[in-house]
Amino acid sequence: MQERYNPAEIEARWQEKWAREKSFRVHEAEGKPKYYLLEMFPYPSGRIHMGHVRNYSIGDVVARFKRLQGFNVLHPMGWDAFGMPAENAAIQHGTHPAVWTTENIANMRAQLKKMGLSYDWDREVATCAPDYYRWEQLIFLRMLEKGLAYKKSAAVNWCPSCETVLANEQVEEGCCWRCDSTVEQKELDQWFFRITAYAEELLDWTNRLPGWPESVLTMQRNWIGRSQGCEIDFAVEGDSRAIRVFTTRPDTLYGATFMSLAPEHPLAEMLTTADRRTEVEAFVRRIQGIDRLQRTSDDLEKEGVFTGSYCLNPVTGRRMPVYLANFVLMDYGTGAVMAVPTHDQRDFEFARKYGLPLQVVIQPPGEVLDPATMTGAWEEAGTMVNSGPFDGLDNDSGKLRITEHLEQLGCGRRTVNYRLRDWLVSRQRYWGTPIPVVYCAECGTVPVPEEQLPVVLPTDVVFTGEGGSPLAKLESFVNTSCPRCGSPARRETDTFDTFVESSWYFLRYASPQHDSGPVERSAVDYWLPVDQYIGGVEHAVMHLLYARFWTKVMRDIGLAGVDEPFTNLLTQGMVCMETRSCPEHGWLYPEESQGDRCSKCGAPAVVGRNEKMSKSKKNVIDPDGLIARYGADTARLFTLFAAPPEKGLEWNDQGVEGASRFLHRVWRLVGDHLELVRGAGGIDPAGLDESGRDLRRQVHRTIRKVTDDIDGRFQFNTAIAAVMELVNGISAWPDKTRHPAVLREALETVVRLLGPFVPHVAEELWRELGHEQGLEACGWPVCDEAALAVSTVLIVVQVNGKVRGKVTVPADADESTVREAALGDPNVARFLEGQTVRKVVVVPGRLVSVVAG
RNA sequence: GCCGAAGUGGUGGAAUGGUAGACACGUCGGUCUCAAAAACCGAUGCCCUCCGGGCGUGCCGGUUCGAGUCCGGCCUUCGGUACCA
Repeated sequence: MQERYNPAEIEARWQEKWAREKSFRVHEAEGKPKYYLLEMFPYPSGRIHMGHVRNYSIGDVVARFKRLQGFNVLHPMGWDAFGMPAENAAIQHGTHPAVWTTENIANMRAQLKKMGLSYDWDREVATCAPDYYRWEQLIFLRMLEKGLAYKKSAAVNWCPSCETVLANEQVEEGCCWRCDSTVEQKELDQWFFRITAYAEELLDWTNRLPGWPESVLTMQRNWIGRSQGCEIDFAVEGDSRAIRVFTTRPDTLYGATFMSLAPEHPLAEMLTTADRRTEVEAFVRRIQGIDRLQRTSDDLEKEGVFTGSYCLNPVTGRRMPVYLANFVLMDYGTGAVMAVPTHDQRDFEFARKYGLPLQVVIQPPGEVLDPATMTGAWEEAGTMVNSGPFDGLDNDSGKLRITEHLEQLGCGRRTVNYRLRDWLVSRQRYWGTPIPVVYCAECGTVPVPEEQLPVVLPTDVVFTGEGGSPLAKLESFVNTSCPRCGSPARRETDTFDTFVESSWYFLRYASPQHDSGPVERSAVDYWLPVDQYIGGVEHAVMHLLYARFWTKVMRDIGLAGVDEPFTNLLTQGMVCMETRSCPEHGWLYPEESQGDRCSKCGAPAVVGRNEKMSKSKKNVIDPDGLIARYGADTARLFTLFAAPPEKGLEWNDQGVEGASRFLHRVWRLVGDHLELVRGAGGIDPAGLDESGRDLRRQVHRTIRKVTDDIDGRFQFNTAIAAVMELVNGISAWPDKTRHPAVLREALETVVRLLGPFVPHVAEELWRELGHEQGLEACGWPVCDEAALAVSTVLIVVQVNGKVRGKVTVPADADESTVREAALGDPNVARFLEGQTVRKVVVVPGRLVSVVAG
């Protein structure tokens, strides 16, 4: 055995062995329970970052642990390979996206292999490969048949920088999720997936995913935004048309005194009278000129314009002036709102501004609202007034009663409204899955027939960076013939949102080479659902909602038998580091600010707060450099030890040193005792003295602790801490030569418990300890309950809630013995002097609490 | 505003309602060395009259023999979301 721990040599050797022997390859196996462990696959940007290191280290611990526990573990890896950066690289550096992506994948695969992750590399998929996306095109055709995919013209989010449209989920605070440009609105003809058809089911299942973090479920529930209410039709005065509104407050109908429409509402123009036209048009133009971010900001003043028309309140007959209002959104509800200024704050402000009438219809308990003196709307519960036959009802029952009344009148009905919009999947980009349809002058929109799939993304395109998809300019791709009538036709040149590929890759992993369909049903039935999914919380709504939807679609077209894709979800925290900047040279990389000074000018570096590692702020650590310097095991150990997985991880160079030091210590501890331990026989528990039993007890306590911490709790930091304690305990144990068998068990346990965390060094030490077969052959260590037995226990004694003494008693001492021992402790007795003992609580094996006074 | 999570030493973080601060980092002291690094040993919440005692888990109350943990009310930070009718 080498005297010094040399990670580079050890790691290369084991990685080579794992690759050569395909150690982590799996098949559907009878007789062994399956476990599907998945980490979110990366975008092949070129290099892995610390977020990947953390994500995949966490996953690998679980994979290796479950394997040791006897599960048949599916642990795959692949590439989310379509996307914009590839296209940008082509524009900027002239490298073709396919070449760029392939090279990046090769680089990153090599990096991941250097981390010693236990993937079944035979299942690797890249979503840009035709034999992946062809099945996506097929599923799209099925969705088209079922009406789950459709094309419509709509106002959509347009990112001017990415030159493509975005789904609602992909707009964050009015900006593009990817590049942060301000998103504009454009009216375009686009493809959508009917995710709203699954809104109710997606929502319903959020209550049946106990293995998901509550925060993620809440975010999804809010995003779906179900709201129960009622649609009401308001007849337009002197017109056959009606304005339909959605409201959750039908109980306030008698108080509706005017109507507000979105400026984009289809009826807006028709309802504008000649004398109002100039003003209305100016208003609409002005509002549409404001970008979405400002328009939906809270402090935008409520503004509107009168159209000149009136509609009629169906229950009061009141003439309600129809306004256009800047705060009414066309894409929620029906784009029209019945305004009840007394019971809705926005309507209140609007009414005050334009001098519109107020009518109180809900009285709060013990108070009388007066429209003349109200300073705000009353939006809470109360008793109905001025509401004809409904007076005196509590407003909650009023909701139902008025809805029923409207249903009888034929001008209203119960409805459920969702905030969730259909998923806009068209992208005006090249590097994505071609949408397999053809436009024919005769036949209209024609799906590409199944047998003609895949529609292969052509490679001979020209990247100018000057707007528009390069695909649309490629005549050889665009010009085709209609599959139905044979006449000349044009291909769809939009490609899919790349979230489509990531919505089903976990299903493809079950049978990645299957070539007669998207998935092999028997393989999906065996492996799915994913038992544990691990990834960043930033995907809480987008990816995780799309993946749930797509899984249900695949179920409904017979490709999968599960309702939900992911049984358990772990969302890991971000990797953070403090930023450093120079007043002169801006953000500094860690190596540019050594000694707390800017390496360029020597000015003191300004230390900023801890933030998510990002290239733009240069607060990044390069995993390659870390691995080259310390080895993969140290990198893994530090990221697992520094914080529990779901919390943010604060980077700390000295912490890395500490992790490395620990591995060196373990190496030495084993190496120093190899001779002693190699000749050791089995343990005879009965023949051990107290010291031997003590170490064995610690060994088996550690087994129990580490097992509990990994299994389900994912408390890797405390699991590692427990092993560190054991290592400290072994180092300090004075009887190594007297009990070599106990020492052997202790050292072997350390190595076995470390296996999932630092697999290379663990396997190496295991071999040094004389084992021909790897760690997996003997499984996960089992806690020997008998070894945990203690003869005496330390009892804490409290007097009036404060610790006043500690006594040691036999483990099997009865309550009165413990009580007497506690009261007999000199220091305890001191505090009881002159006091009456009123109560004594004895917690067996733990403490005695004395109440005196 | 609403929803969610979290506030514990110099730092990262531990604690089924039962000795608060495990483990690690850092710092200080020591051993070894010509010296340094590495390694090892010891100390390390604050305070005092220091075999002992007082105070300490964001703030204020409560439940309990006993609260970092449970309950009520605040404050702060982070994340999500928002004219959603």
